[in-house]
Amino acid sequence: MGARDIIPVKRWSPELEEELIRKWEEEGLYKSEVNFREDTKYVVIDTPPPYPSGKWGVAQAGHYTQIDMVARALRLLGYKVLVPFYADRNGLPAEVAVEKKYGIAAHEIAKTPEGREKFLEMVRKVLDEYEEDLVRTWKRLGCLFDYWRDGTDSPKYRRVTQATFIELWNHGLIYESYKPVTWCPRCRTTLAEAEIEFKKRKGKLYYIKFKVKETDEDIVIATTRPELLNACGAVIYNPADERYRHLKDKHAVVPLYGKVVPIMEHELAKPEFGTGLVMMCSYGDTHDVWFFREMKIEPTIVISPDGTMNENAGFLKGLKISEAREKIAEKLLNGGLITKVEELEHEVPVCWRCRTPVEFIHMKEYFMKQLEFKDKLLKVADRMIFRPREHKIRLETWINSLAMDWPISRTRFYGTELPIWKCSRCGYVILPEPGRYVRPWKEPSPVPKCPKCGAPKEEIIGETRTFDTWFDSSISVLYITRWLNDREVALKALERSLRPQGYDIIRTWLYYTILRVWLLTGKPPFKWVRITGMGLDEKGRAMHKSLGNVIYPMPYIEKYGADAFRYWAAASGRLGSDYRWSENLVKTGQLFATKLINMARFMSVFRDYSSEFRLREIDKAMIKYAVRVAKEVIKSYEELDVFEPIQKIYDLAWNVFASNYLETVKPRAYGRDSFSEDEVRGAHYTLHRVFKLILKLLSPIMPFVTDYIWRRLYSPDRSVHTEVINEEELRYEGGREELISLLIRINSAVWKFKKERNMRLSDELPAILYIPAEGKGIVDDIKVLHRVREVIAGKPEKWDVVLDEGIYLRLLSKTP
RNA sequence: GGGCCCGUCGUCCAGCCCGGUUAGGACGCCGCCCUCACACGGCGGAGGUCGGGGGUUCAAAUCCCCCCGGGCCCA
Repeated sequence: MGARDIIPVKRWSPELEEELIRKWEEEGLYKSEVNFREDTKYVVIDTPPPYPSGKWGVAQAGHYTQIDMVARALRLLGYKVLVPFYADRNGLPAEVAVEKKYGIAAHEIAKTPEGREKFLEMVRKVLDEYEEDLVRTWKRLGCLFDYWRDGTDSPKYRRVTQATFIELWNHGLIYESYKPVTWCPRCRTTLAEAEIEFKKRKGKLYYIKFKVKETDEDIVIATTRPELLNACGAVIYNPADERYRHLKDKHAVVPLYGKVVPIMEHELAKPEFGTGLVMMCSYGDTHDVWFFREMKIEPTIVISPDGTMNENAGFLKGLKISEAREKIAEKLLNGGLITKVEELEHEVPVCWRCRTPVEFIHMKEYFMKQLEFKDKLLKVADRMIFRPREHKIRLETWINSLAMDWPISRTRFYGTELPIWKCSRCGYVILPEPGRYVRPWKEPSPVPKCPKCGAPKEEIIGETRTFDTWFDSSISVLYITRWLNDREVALKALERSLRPQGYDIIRTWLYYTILRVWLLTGKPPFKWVRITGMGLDEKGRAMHKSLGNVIYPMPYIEKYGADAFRYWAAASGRLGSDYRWSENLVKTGQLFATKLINMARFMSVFRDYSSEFRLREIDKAMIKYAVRVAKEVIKSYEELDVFEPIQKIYDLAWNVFASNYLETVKPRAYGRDSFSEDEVRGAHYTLHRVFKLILKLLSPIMPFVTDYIWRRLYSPDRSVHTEVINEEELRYEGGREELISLLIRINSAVWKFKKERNMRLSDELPAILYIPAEGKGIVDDIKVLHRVREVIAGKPEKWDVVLDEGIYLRLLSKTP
């Protein structure tokens, strides 16, 4: 049988992949094979539930592909692996998308339960469409994920969120409190610290004249927020600032409003900013919040939750914040109360979803305790293995910087509801039994009357708010380990769990998971945390829809194939660093696949390789070399890396095996020259043994081309993806792998010599080739390959040309 | 204001943690070769004072300090 029959193509093309996807589906490769109770060698991958808010760009596609590579690599090493795929369907983005698409406002339409139901249905539909597209993409990329229909918005998931809430509540770890929170006026919801970003914004710094009550002297205070004038609770200056010492214990009169506030010393005031005098308002920023609390000053709230000024702002009432700022500035200016206006650029805290500047207002929210656990959490982090190690510092920095407890309730709709009813008469909080998904906004109270004051059922009101989405996501690992069903088994599964994620959500997903799971179980949530960098465009910029530089994978998959795309995903950068999009690398991936196909075509000529054979030195060296590389690749795989492996496999397969070993043994494999029959078969054996090893090692990264070849060359009905690397193929006694490096050096030297003489590589070279003494075992192989008259191991007494260190040529004719 | 990361052939990416042979690879470029696995290939070549300066050392891309440039995070 000829090569043409077994491998009928000369190039790797994307169409060949589609058929394999169908095969894998038929053969059940997508089904998870892990049995938590019985299995002992398995890994649970806590895949990031993606938020279906549009198509995946190459960044996300690359990340999920890497997760698939890690999963496949672990399977190759003999682990059973659970890699669920389900979507994160809670939270704002889908709501915002629906609001925009239909021109509606959620908080209007959801005023009634019917309206809320209708709104939820619209959100669900949008999410379904997006999700379908994501599934199509990862399937086409060759990911073997176990697709779960029940996303984070399913009763199945939400009941876990609620049950864990109830448990934490019962342990006293959650409390309700009326206090200043960071608030997004656009989304009308409280935000946690993790949901705030800082963005540079241009603003104006107004220098405003105040009067000192006691002395009637004018003082000037610089502020970017004149609209908060009447919320001013104190004026401060730095204790070291001598300019203002005489003001100590006096009072300032707020212009326009006439309010009298104390003047104090405080190091929050920086002498170099503005005039060195600062007005503290409720609330301009976190410092203000902290200041009012510490100094026990009664705050004056001037901004309402909808982002307009309230009655405390006097004549500004009803205006939006920006309008109010302009209006009051104008009024101050007209009254001669502004001495100077400066332009400045400053960092403004904004909502991470919609980029609206956040405000600090008082809200009654549920909070989860976290500040008191900071030290403990740092220790929990130490019990997990970070890949790469450096990124752990981001988590530590974040934990150390936390300044407030976690507000977990949100005034939104598409999310898991807080499982709470409250007695409207006495305020007693009633929680249901855990285990069932409840919706208090439409369900009657779970108890017939208030256990505290006896108020009837009708007066027990269901909570309407939902959780912060991170409250849902942070128990994903408990969802996939089925913690609610069997705690004992789930606890064991946590010891075998892997979290793959980007460094951008360390402060959210990873941090909150550690907090929640540790509080619930007393254990770290993961054995390994695998942190990836960000996918960037070819210029090195992050890809954003708003920037218009998002690159979508499908056109490239159709052009070069999924294996080529996966090659890029593995080879584009070290684990943990940012990875750039590069069509070139994708192209290289396809070339590599094509190379493998052609190696397979060559190999397919020698199909009988298992019978009686004898290995020559060069064969043994090749096997030894390949086994060493294989061990290194396996070590990297065990460390959850795919970058090192792809580099090493590529080099082994192409530069060493194909370009040098294969070329060297080609004459022998074809049975030419004076090699014995069993030595011919020895070449066949070695070719296949090494090639099989290469295919297996590469199968996690390039699953299509490797399986295609595997089936055609070795086993038509059994995928390479059911194979495990076994001990025997990694064991090899004897064989000196240095011979391979020597061979490469000799080949290169002779080829170069022939090239310089304008000879064909296949031309006879009438000369004696001297090679270093350690190359004794490969003289015959080299003689046949380069068609020299003779090869001698050892330094000659006379020579004509030095080709390289220890490599000499004695020419036997003058011709060339 | 504090912290972290990065700056290496034209381009992109390794090497740096654990100093030591002519600093690797991919893409691109140049030259030769359609040799019976592969021209989406083979072989060869050009191309780098490793951002700049200083220090440690027998020896630094690699360790230390400063500066410049780019990015990220936190106040």
